[in-house]
Amino acid sequence: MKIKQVTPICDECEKNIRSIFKKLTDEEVNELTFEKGCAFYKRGDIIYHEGNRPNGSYCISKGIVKLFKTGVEGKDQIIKFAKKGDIIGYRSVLSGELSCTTAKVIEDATICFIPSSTMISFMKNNSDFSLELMQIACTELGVANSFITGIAQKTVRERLAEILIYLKREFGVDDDNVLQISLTREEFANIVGTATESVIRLLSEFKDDKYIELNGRKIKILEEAKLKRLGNVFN
Amino acid sequence: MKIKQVTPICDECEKNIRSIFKKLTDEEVNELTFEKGCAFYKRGDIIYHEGNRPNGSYCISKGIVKLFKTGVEGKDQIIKFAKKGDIIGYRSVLSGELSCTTAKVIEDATICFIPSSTMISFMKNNSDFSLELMQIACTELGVANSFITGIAQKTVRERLAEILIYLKREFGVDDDNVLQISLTREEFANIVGTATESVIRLLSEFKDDKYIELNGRKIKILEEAKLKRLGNVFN
DNA sequence: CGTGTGATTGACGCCTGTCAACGTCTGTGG
DNA sequence: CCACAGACGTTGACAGGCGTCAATCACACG
Repeated sequence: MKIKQVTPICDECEKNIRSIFKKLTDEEVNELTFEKGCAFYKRGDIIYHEGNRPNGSYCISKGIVKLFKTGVEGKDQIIKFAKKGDIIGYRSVLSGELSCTTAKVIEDATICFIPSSTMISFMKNNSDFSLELMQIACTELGVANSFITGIAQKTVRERLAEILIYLKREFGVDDDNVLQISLTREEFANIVGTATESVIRLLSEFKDDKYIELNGRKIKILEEAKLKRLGNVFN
Repeated sequence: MKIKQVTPICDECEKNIRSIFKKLTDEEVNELTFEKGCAFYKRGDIIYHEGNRPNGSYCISKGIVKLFKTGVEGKDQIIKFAKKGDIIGYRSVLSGELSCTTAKVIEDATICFIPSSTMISFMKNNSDFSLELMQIACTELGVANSFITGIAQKTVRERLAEILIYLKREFGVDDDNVLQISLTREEFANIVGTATESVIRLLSEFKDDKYIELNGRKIKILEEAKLKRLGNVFN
């Protein structure tokens, strides 16, 4: 599963504006470089599994990962996507609980592993880092709250439109306005919380309405403004 | 709205096992006592409002508060309840964002106000406090993730059963097995994400099935085990 | 006693989940 | 090179859960 390739240097990651490690001292970065592990994952690989006790967090250097919970009927609910610069798995490390989600690669990834002890040591000794991580957690909490409200109040159609906008914003589009991220219909269903068939039908409707163009998993955004209105997205 | 009564002493609050301030030094507790404000609120009072910039957090000494977001149609979605020992409003203070929820009193409350600067100062200077708050945020994040999954996958009936179990666990029942917390039908609807009428009908069904007894807002739990099974609650 | 808020009930219909059948594509093994 | 399995996508039929609208009742409060 894991393939050996070039290990990224924390120093370089540090330059990445989105990385949380920008608050570490040089000495701490060295410590991190020494302590961390690094691995290469392919689509479908699992980084950690819901219900297991974590022994560290992961920092994504490249690729895309989905975090999901498995419900009672075995149906997955995607909670969030993580990409370059994001850190995942810190929640259970810091709350002292079991992992509440499974992390699965959906686009080949390079991911560094940071042991819990290192993470906690940084938090204890570097208040800037601590505040930074706190900010990340709190922002994530705000996103989760919006997610709850949306899923509770909007129709499936509205949520699907919203997700298309979200994916464009988060992962971008190519020259031809096609979403960069490629998801199966089932994955779409697992984000908006509906059945695969409903996603297929609604995407078809969006296509008929000329909001999007479909070509397999490639989705081209034609009418972003109309999708925003439909999904009640205001910015 | 705010009524003067006896101001609680932080020293005493500190003894409360659930308070996050247990990690503060004596000196810091004194500082907190000096810096904090305290006020008494009645049912319906608003502590802070969604979309405003917060200038501090609140620690609940007594009473119950609901945190909710207002959706596009003006429909509220209750995100969580806070009670004695809980701290609210820290999210936006630490993420540097606007408040993402409104906090409204549903049971007369005594609440202390902690300025942002005090909060952040504690976080910078006391890593135990910092870790403690981090843990709270991370636990809350886990709860939010479960909430998302439940609301996305379970039926309204299942969610309503689940909420009854949750309310019993969180706020307890009196000698007669009646839920201590008293909510309107609309508030129930705003938790499970449905229409008020649906809540009324389903509660009636639960009553017909002898799972509960209804007497206005008093809800008596008769068959906790069956409600758990119905709501897919496993512990 | 009028007013307002909350609770209840009924009618109605659409959105959406489920089931089933079928098409498409890819990779694998013979 | 072909057959086959398996994953994914698509479409149709169908029912029922649940939202919406409207009317009525119960109760508290000024």
